[in-house]
Amino acid sequence: MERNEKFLKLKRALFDKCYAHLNDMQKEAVYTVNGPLLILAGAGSGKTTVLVNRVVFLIKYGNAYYDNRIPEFVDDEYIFEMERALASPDKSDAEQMLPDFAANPCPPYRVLAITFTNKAANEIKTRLSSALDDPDMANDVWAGTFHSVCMRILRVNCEKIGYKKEFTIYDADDTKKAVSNAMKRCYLDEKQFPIKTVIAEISRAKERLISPSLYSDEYASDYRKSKIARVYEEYQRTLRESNAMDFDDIIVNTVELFKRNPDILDYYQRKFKYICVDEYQDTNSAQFVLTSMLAEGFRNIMVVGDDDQSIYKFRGATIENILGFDKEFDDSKVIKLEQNYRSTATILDAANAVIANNKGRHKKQLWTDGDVGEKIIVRCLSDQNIEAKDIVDTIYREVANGKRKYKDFAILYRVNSQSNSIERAFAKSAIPYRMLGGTRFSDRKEIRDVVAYLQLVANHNDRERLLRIINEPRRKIGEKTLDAVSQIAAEQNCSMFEIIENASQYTALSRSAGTLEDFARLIKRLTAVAQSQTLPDLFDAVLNLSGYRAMLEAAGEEEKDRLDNLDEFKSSIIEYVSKTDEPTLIGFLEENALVADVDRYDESADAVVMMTIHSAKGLEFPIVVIPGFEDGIFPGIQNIVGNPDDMEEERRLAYVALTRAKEKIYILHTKSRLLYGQTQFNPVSRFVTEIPEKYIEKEEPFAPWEADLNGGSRPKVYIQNGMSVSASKSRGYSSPKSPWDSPVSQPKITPAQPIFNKKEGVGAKFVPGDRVLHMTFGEGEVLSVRPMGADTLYEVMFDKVGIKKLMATYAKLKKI
DNA sequence: ATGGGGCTGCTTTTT
DNA sequence: GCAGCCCCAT
Repeated sequence: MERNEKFLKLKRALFDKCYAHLNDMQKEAVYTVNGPLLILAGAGSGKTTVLVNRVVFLIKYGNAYYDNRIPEFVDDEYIFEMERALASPDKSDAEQMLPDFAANPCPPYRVLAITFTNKAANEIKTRLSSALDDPDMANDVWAGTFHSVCMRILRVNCEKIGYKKEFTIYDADDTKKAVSNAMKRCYLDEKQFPIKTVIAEISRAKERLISPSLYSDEYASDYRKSKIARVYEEYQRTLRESNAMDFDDIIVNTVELFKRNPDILDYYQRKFKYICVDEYQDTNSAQFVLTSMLAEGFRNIMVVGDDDQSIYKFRGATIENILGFDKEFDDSKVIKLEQNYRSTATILDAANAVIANNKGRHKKQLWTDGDVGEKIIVRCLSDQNIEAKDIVDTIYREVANGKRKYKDFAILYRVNSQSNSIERAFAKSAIPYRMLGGTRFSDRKEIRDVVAYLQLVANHNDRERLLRIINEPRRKIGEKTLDAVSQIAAEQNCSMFEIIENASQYTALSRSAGTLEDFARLIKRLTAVAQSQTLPDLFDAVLNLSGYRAMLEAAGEEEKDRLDNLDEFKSSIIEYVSKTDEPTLIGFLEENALVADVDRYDESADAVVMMTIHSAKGLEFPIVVIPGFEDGIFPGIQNIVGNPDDMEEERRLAYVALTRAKEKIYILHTKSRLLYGQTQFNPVSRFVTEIPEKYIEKEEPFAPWEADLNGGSRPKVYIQNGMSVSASKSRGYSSPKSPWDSPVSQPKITPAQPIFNKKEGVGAKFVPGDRVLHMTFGEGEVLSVRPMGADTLYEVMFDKVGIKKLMATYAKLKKI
């Protein structure tokens, strides 16, 4: 007996020794593998580290730490061995013993780790493969976003719920078009029923797993909602007809699949012995139901999250999931991670003070044993342009004196439109910068068009994609013809494509039967190509046989950029083919739909980064600059007049912003601000006043031109106080365009400019004359380098294909 | 059928 | 301030 107890004690001591790089709470989280576990992980508390370590732990050792069984091999000699390993200064002596203690280690393919973003999923995958010695093992773990995990299940099982295997995915834009069409068919006026509201309402219903018929029943007595119910029903019907799903459907249909097929659910319940869910505060109820269903088998579910960082209520996330987890799983264990490894004590204390004003939260207090650090700088500037110049100048000074690199800085703002003035200021300076959240590469028309062709080739029933490209390039297939086709398709209860294929059989289509059938033949021909040739070949076939390339070439110089973009898109296809084991059209389309461009951003580039606070969640930067920290902007006006819950969400957003910073924060606000064509006069944000004075240093702006521009004669034009501005009200009699009403005349020479005289973007990797290699174009010579917006535009003379213009972010050029 | 000019609207957004 | 979209003129 004595020996057994000694063994267990020593075993745990050995684990503790090997996991000494984790704090006690983190270790606890890693060791606790069985049963429901809620980890409340404050910002910067090593959440991902815990998650990865825990997955590795259960793959290597299973329930080793808490298992009380005594292995047969334990004898006095073994105990002696353990004691020696424990005392040894060499940690690897202890590490070598750990595998002996493994208790039901879990095969990697039985672990499911769900995240919200591809970025997070990729990070987990990379860290797993370096932590597990065998890279194959890491690949076997089911690590992915909710959507990618569900897609993996649906691709195998979708026929059970009436979808064909090649179903396609509708993104936000396709959804908008499809809903808009559904509204037309229901005779709903988009003026009375703004499409945004309708889409949000439908999405909200789906997130709560409310089907069109349930929705219709529930709101039968509500005039507006019963109208929306009709649209919802019609939209859902078209999706079915199109053999397509929108993003919400991917989750909803997986739940539906499980509900209707207990055997399939049972299979996955048995398969996934361990389930981990990251960012649990962002889950909606459909996702909650999904994970709960899967976890019912083994009940080994771990969720990690931070209720204080829940900032997605507006898109259906329900904070109740995390607040109520310990009630849903009554035997759950709760672990709080409050030690912060990211920020200075000053930053943490400030953030704690702000978030403490919220009522509905699990109490947490971040702390660090690190430095106090610098105070938070608060500056008041006169307007948004001066504010932007102040940012430029601040960054320039810190970089010039050698202390900082450009990439140490992040500009985090509340609304995207704040980026305009800042981007202008950066563009005039020589500071390299990247902006997240602009127009995405894959949102460009030509890319969407060619993707629509590919989607239609993969799935002939895809109505939205068919409508998008049937007359692109022009084929003289007009709206009336398509209405007729749609009509017949509805009557015959089949897809539009099937009607088009056999157009000559329908008298209503007699006039355009020829062109319609030509189009069907084109798609069928491309389908044959898809079956017999490679994806890049298919891509070329689409552009050539459809006449799309000819159309762009005919337009000449004007559409040159589009052709370049398409070439660029081809290289992303080639990249997909080369990195994927079994590349398929469906696989490519799926990746294209579920993986955003943002994931391709090159993080190593030395450039200042600009983004909204929302997109900064999960990231960290040495220095964070928060412009527009004003009542009216942040918190936004809607949330000041709105209900108190919205204010709490806004405060959480402030908390997220502050806790992104490792070392230093600049808070900026202005006396007047031109936004959405309106001048506002906002007081400093209430969140700033919630930060105790002792953490703040009010500082005069660096900008030496401030006095000149502001001090003198510029008259102030009051429109309304920012607090009560209502953008729509003052329209119509907008003030005349007086010279002083337009943005402060941009001085041609800023103090910054003589200092950095730029021509070639400082962040640029190449200079004219460099030889570069491109995936599709081959070798070439860089002719010019031009900073363009958030990116750099290269003009390259390729040996084989001549001059091309390429964006740095997408072009993946290599120097040779 | 198509393109240009005016009108409107406008948090936050990943998948 | 600006983009996206609707409507009207060609």
